[in-house]
Amino acid sequence: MLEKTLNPGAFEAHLYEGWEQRGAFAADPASNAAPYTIMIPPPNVTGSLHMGHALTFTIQDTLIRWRRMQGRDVLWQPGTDHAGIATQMVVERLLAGEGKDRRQMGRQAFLDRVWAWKADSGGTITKQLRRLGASLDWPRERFTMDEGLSAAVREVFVALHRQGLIYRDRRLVNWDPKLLTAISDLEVESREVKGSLWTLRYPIEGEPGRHILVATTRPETMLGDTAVAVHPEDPRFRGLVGKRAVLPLVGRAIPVVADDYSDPEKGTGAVKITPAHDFNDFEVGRRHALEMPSVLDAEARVAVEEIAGALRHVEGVSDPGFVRALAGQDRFAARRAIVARLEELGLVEKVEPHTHQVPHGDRGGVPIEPRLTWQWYCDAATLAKPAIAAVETGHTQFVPRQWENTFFAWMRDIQPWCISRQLWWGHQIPAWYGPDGHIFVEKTEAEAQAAARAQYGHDVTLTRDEDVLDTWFSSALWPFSTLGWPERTRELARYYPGDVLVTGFDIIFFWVARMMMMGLHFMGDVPFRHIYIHGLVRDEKGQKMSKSKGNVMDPLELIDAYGADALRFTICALTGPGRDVKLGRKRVEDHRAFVTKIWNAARFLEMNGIDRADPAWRPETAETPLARWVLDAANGAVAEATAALEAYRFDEYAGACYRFAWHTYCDWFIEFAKPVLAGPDGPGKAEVRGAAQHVLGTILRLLHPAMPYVTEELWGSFGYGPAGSLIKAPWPEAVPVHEAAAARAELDWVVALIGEVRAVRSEVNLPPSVTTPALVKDAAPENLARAARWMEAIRRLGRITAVTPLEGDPPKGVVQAVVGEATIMLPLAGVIDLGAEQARLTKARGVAEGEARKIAAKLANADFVARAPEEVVEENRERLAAAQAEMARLDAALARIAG
RNA sequence: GGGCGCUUAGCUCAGCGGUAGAGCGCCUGUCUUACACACAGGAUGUCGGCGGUUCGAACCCGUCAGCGCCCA
Repeated sequence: MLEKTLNPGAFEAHLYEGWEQRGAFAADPASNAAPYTIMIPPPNVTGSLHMGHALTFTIQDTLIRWRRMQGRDVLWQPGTDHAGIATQMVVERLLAGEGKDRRQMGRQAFLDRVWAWKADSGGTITKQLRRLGASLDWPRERFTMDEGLSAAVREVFVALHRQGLIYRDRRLVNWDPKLLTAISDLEVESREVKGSLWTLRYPIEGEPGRHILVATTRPETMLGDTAVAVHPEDPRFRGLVGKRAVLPLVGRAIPVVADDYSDPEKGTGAVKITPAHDFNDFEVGRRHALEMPSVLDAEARVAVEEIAGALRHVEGVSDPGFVRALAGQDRFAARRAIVARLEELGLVEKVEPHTHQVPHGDRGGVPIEPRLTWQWYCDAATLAKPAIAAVETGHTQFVPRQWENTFFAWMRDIQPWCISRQLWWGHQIPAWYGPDGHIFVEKTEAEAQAAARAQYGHDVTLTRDEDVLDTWFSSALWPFSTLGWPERTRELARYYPGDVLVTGFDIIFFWVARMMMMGLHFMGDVPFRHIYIHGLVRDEKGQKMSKSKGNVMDPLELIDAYGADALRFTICALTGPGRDVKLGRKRVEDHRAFVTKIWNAARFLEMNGIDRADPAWRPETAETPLARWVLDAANGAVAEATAALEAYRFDEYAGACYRFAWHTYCDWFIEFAKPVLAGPDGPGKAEVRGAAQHVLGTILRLLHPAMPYVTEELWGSFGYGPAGSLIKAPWPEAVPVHEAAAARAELDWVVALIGEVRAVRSEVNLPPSVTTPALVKDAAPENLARAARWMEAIRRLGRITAVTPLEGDPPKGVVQAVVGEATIMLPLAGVIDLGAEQARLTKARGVAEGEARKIAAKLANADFVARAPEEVVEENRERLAAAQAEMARLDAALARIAG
């Protein structure tokens, strides 16, 4: 017996373990079935499940379970990425707690410690995904630092280097002075900062008393200025171009150059140029062949080595001693000191409050510092071209389509990708340096040694590059490295390319772009056919969830409270195309009601002795209208649900299941079945029982992708198959239904009759305890026969004792309703308020009249009749006739009351 | 500043050329032999404003306004 109340906690864990132990999630490379592949975008190994994960993995699991039921050989590839910076930070924080430091430990000891941490705590999210019900092929779980995936990284690095697509270069990078590493553009986020705009006076060389005013938000960088730029067409500065200014404090003479970069509208129209500390200035510096001294070190402290030679004493302008004394000062302390000294020198024109965007490292949280360093770069622009083409030609399609614009915009303007990181945790770059600095890029040290021997003619000591690669470099290979590449495995041949990548739009640049580039370059084909982009999870007010706002919801807590099925179904129901998902506790609670409804429907069958599935029952043999009607409606639901999933319309999929299961199966089918089930045994009853269990089975199968647990639990307890077998049961398809249209006509009429009777009763405030006969006027013989056939249901659902044709004049005091051609009269003299009834009928007549008038006006328009398609005109004629007929019947009803 | 998206019932959102919809909420009634996480009924909309195209516009085009996101 099923429990009276649904308790998901009672079976979720047990069912999941059963599936996993029996290998229900496993791909089968030896199968003949068509493969269906989704590569999980590997979550960060330091991560724990949040609502964003719940969203993306619910969607993926829904697709995966659906396709698995369709008989596809499904591979859903699990794993995590090693998250270089994040993981290193986590472990360093642990070490700090123990009073240790990675530099004291040394690289190898530190790495051992990270691996130990990973073994201990790195599996958090994979355990949590099991609670969600995610049917990932766990034995195939991969980690980006696995030996196999690391081999793929080395292979790719060496190959791209040989092809000239990876190179070393000295350029400006986004440098994180807290984490002491380069980071990518994408790891930089702008934050609004309230600062100041200082206007400084730079004296013109040899022209005492003449100055050029430059505005800056970062006065500390002035130590590294090597020019002042003005717009070539700015008349204010025409005479100054070519002259030199004296750099305050330093004393260096710097040219005034003409460059479009300077915006005459902004600030003073003249801008100081610090090529080693600003991306725009760097470009200006390149155009004008300026020197590029760095004046800040790795930790963003003042460094004077590169300007020591330029320090010069200029009376009242420079102060070499002051500058030398700044060495080692933090950039913000230096800013204050420099401004103070410039003020003493009278070189500060003005200071204004100024709010501006300052780039911050998203991990370290401190302002990043553009810094001139040697790094490894990947020629992303070259790799991007085939990726752009693949989307242009539709080899890979974005769903919804609009996201391809975002992809194109970024890919067409892609910058060289800085792939080196000054970290220890990650794939160490396979590059070795000879004594003379010559670089040997090889997969192994032995090969590097061999190359060095060939180069020098004898063995030399090589030093390996200490840096590691950006985590996204290895993630980019995920769609094929997880399948064994560079080995030619049968998995690689079978599961690449994948069918769909499911991710959020914020990850288009990270995942999508990089996987596309690497997949096309090394596999010669796109890594996935579709890219399904979903929205972000927000709270019920539409706010982004964040710890600082305190509005985060824990999916595990929601699962504890409402069950995984309720959370998953909620997510599906709310996931419309290209929309963010606003999710609150209330939302999950509301959808839980549907899970409960399914449970209770099953209990109803069980309590009526329909407690075993009957797989031998054949829907095509159904003869009773009720069985045929519900089977036909189920066919409709199957078609809708399947089409919705094919179109990635999870909201429509959920809606189709919901409408059918609740409003058709529960509200009408079960209600109609009640009298039959309570009646004598016979073929009709047997057939209703057969249809009831058959369609419940269809509902369980339809809903399984969204709510795997309850459906599997019920599937097992009714014995539709062996315990835990729903996951692999075939996806439902339309069944043949004998004379479906006739069954629809029959039941639809009865539903309409009951609906009208209920509405009328309710509007005259007739309590359910009062039952009444119904007199029918002008009904077609066919419909009178229907009423007779369904009398028992009409009695129960409409509180009607008998339906009889009206003979002669209607009795006094009837309540009337119009159903099609017929008028239904409930004789209730003395029970109801005639005035209220008259008002009700008058209102109904008004509605019909308004409708008729609207349609008549349309048909009176000659242009409409002449130009609209014939079927539209015809439809309107029919509607007009129907509305007019209804008016006539309501007029008659009103006349009867008045008379 | 550039780009994208959004604006439909109190709320959350479907619909995207031919009868304005759903869920929740609200109001009324009901312990009707699965379910009060329920059942039955009901009310509620100048489909952001203005112009245009069309026989016909929530839907297409233009424009304005408000909101959100991304990039500079």
